[in-house]
Amino acid sequence: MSEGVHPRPAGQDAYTIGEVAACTGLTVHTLRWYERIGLMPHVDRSNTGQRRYSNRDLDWLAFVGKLRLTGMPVADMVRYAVLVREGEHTFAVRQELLRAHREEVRSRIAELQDTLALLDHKIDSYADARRVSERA
Amino acid sequence: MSEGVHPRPAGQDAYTIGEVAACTGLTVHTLRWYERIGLMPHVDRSNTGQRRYSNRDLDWLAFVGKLRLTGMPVADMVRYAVLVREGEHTFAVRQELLRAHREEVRSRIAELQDTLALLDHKIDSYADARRVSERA
DNA sequence: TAGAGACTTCGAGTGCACTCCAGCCAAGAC
DNA sequence: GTCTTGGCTGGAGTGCACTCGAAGTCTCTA
Repeated sequence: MSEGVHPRPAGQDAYTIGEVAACTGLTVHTLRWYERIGLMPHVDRSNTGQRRYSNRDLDWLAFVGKLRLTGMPVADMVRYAVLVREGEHTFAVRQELLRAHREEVRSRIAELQDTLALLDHKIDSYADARRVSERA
Repeated sequence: MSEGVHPRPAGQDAYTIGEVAACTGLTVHTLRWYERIGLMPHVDRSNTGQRRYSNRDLDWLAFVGKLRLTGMPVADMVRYAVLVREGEHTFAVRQELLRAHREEVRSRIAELQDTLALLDHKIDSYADARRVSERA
């Protein structure tokens, strides 16, 4: 977790699971788990059966990472992934899904900004109290 | 959760747990649990052993609620609560704790705003795609 | 020819933040 | 006086999102 996320290795569009883990910050367990639950579209395999992630796969993971950071439940992300797999006729639904999520993110930001004001106020009042007690 | 949070009932400074649940949006389970884990200072009891929350208790719960909304882990809130109980000589530590949390909230906001931009972009691109396909 | 790292299934464990249950008690309404 | 509502306790259970382990096989790089 304290791992910095490494840059995408200059690529032949065929990263191993270990490389992807290193550059996304996810564990190999999580990557395989994402695939199992349908959050990750089917990943190419080498002729020996090993996963080979493409740049598109990395883009998708980056997007999913953003959604996750903004608190979208995994189940919703899976729903979105399914829609993507179903093709272009789901554009409207997908757009709606993202729109709804955008509203949530917006109100979350507003909420955080509210609290920020409260924190500022509290921190100031501690500063005042300490100044008074030092002077005493 | 879809419950609106009710206003604080005009009070004799002695609310029952049910009233507090109604006006904070927390469940009675959660309120008792907060007390068990030391997140809630000791609450007064009636002569029959029932909890009687004061306005100060409600203020504290409101503050804790804000911290929770901003993602502070319960363990950290408990640490803060302990410091409060220890008295004024912990002002500096408390201030530091809030300061650190403020930084986290700030970077969280930045993160969310980043994603907001991405969402806007995605939503727009769906709108474009749909406009094109409708015209075709 | 090692050793690292990939693969599989699949079930169990973790950490957090609740959430609920069983079994009991007390007060007010009818 | 019993019924309902709401309170009490300690401990167990839930849901999410991972996270890990076992146990065995295969493959790539030095």
